[in-house]
Amino acid sequence: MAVTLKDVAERAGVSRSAVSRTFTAGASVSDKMRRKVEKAARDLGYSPNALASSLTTGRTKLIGLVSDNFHNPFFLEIFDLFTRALQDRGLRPLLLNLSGETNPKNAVRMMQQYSVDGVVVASSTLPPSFAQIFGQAGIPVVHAFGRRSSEPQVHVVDIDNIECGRMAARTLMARGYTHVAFLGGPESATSTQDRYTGFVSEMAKHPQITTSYSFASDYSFDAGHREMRRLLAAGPAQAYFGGDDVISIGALAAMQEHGLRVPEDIGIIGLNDMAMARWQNINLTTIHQPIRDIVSSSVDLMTSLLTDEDRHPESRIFSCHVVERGTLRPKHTAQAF
Amino acid sequence: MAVTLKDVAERAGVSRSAVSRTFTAGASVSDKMRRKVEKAARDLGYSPNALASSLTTGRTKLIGLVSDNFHNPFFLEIFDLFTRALQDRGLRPLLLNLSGETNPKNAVRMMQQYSVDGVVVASSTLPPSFAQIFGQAGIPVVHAFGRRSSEPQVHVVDIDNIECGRMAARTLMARGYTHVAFLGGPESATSTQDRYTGFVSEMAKHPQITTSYSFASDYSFDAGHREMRRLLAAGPAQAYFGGDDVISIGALAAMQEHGLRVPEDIGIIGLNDMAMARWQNINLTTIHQPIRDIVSSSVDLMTSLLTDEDRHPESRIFSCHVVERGTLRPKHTAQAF
DNA sequence: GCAAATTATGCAACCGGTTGCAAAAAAGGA
DNA sequence: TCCTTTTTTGCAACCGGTTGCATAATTTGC
Repeated sequence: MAVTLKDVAERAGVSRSAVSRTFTAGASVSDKMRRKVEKAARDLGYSPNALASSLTTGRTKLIGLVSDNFHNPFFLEIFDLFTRALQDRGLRPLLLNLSGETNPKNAVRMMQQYSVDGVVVASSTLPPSFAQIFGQAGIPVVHAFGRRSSEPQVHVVDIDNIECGRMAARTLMARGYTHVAFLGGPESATSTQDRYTGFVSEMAKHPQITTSYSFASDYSFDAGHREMRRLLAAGPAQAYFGGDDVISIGALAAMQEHGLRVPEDIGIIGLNDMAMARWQNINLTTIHQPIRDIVSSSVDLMTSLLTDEDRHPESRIFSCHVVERGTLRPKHTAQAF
Repeated sequence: MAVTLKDVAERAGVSRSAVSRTFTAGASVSDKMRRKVEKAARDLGYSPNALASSLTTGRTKLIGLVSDNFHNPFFLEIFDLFTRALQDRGLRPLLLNLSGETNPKNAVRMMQQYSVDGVVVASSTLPPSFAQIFGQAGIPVVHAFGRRSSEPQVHVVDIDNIECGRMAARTLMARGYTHVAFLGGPESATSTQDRYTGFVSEMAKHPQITTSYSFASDYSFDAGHREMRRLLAAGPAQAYFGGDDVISIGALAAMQEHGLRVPEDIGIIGLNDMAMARWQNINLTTIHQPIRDIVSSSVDLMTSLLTDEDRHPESRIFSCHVVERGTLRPKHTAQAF
């Protein structure tokens, strides 16, 4: 069925090594030889078996793409970018969906069995320890949307979540709100924790402003909706910092159902700036994450790791900015309250 | 670095074949031997190299998952289901994102280089010829969300798009609308064509009802929004059958911006029943696609193909049903018009 | 208890490539 | 032109497994 190197060698009347060499960049082959081999290969429709070659070269060009965020539309954008970035560099993404089980040992074994060259963990909810396990198993790993650390065990590419928390706090205050609140994602996620820390630290400077805190059970519409309903029943704040866009959209829906006008009666700012935030019927004011940069930087980092085995763990942190849309009242009306 | 079969063999003091055998199901090994080998393997942390074994067995357990729908949130649900279904059966999804280029030859070569056992094309927009090319290259292929054919070249799992078109038409008529319209997806997609065919065929039975047709440029919010704005300016119908949910949501946004109340002033029915259709601020009446069944059936079919090489091409068609939500006026108010 | 039948094990070849090494061919120098 | 240097080429071993076959060890039957 499949045509092999041997077939090409026979047809071209040369040795197998000669064929192998014409297909490996930088090998020593004369032009005459190369032409002969290429013709034979073309005639037979040969293309080298990447897996067989990996056996000797030790490189499969397979990259594990592992995530557990398969319910947040934001991550479709991320998967799109990752798969394309990897493909553009001649790497192939081997997808690992961790939604069901979360036994890291298992995940590592799967990746080992397929001798992936590296793993990119794309998740804001998997714990840092998860990425580390790959590293301990000797697999190069970069954790995109992971938490940076002063003692990094693993390469991390992320936004500055603490600064985002502060930025959200400052933004709400600049709008003149006097009772604001943090409506975070799951408390177990480092992204939630850091955004919380930043938000708290900024609000601490302004004791005259009432602040409250709560958390949605996960990064999803339903969790945001549910939590906001609870808050509305209990007596809501004037404006919220939502855990992420999808939580914020859930919260927004709850506000509207409750008969509140946004941004007149109540406001919210999200985080991510996913495509959907721009949709005219959502029009969410939010903090933009530069995912193109995060992804391309992650993949660049990964390619460096492939050549430069034990590089010192590095954190690449990108900054974010507020995107003004329609869910927070404008600055100049601040005095109206 | 990596511990190999040879290492285990040496530590256990047995031959390499013995080790190989204890790790291949159904091979002949005594209990004593198995225990000895398993201990050694455990001590060393050995796990067999799937790629090396594929060289002799001819099976990689790698399945190419190819799609070009990386901008429609509906497909995140599909990728989630596919990756899990494959994983559950011991298969690994090798993702191929065709959003950029669409050269089938290239796609085939990529899959061949990694000797995937099969390919599942998960796309409602790639042409049938695309899936066929894999088949011609000798790779088992199932096209999920592809078009069924009376002369199938390739295994297909899908819904009955023609019947869905009819169902939408019947649903709109049952609501008493007298001017209805089809707001399809991209005309080049077979899914659009079939839904159109069904819609037309049903409406043809009711010449007294005014019917019009148009198409969005792709399955996206923006395309739906843009097309609906155009229609609103030109004078809209009373109710629409949207190309899919995301197009419908775009159209819905345009309607609301135009100051129309849904479903009082204008109605729309989508297709897919993606998670978002249930969101309270969207609440889209739509036709439900049984994606869990489609996916698990696709994967089942694929696993059969792996053992039973040249099976006759088969089409598995699932039926859909209408999910009543808030974007179509209820049946009993039909007389009000 | 012994021969025959059955099951376990190891040897060696193979899967589809790559690569160090030595021999052959081509190029360069005088 | 002949010798030295450089480039090409093929041989053979190897990557990490699997598997047919022959032999060794067990089990079974009587």
